[in-house]
Amino acid sequence: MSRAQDSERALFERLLGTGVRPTKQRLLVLETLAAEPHDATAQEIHARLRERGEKVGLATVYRALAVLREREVVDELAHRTGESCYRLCSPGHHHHLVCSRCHRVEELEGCQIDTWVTEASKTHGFHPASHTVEVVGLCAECLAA
Amino acid sequence: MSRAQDSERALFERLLGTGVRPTKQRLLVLETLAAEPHDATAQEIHARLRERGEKVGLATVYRALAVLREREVVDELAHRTGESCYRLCSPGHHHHLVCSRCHRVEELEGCQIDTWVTEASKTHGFHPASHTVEVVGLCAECLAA
DNA sequence: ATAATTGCAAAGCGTTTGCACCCTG
DNA sequence: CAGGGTGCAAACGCTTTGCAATTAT
Repeated sequence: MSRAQDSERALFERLLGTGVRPTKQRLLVLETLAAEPHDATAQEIHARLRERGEKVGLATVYRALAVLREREVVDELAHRTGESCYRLCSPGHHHHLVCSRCHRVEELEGCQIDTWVTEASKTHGFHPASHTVEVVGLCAECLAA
Repeated sequence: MSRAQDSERALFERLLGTGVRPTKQRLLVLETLAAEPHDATAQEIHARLRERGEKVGLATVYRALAVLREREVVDELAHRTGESCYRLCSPGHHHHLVCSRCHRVEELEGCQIDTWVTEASKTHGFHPASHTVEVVGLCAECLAA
């Protein structure tokens, strides 16, 4: 097992409960996600692994992502219709800037709209459980290009 | 052609450009959407029409919604993964409260987070083009039940 | 008339699942 | 050795498309 995989393994063990095994395939998925500057779909992750010569089944990638999502190790974003994108996220409530050109995703630290959400909901008798914000635009790099 | 369809037809003609025909099927889709308190998927709209005895093909519903979306007559929401929801929306920038239990969607008038979005983006050299907010929770009715 | 639109069924696509084999603990 | 995990292929659910028949202008 490589050094990179060891570091992912540490992340894995820290975040997952018992009964879930840190298998080679899951570590590879986690490793790929960690190396990804943008977000990635299950199929993209699978393709990256095949390019690297790793033989991991597509279904396994999907199953790995499902486990990681359940344990909140990765975020599932829905900005491409019809397919889900995954991203290794920092813990805690936060939102994203998504570049419409290169699909780079950047995290915004902190959420300043909780009060607005709470107030606005109140006027509708609505009880907010969670909210998502997605800012779409151009990242610094794509803006320059 | 019924009276209800006549009123939808007015909406249709006001909103659509030339070369697009206000056919019976498209009017029916628009009419269904207008009568829908919640948002609806293409399949749900199709089912409603069949229940009413209207013989409209599923593909036609999809095609009608595609046209309506292009002309910005309806909004496409992505809160159910794997399928799209459609809703007749008021014009202008606004956000939604989505009930996780009954899928009712309520519009919030006005958007109070533009300044936050602009500020937060600036610190990342990001150029925001648009943003979406989706507040998920329980509506007043479901909260009481 | 003629160009857009419909309906049906088939094809596409991303995702999930059944099941036999494999591996981790 | 027992129970989770994997791979493959088949199954799925939503959406799109090809094409001949139909309809609006």
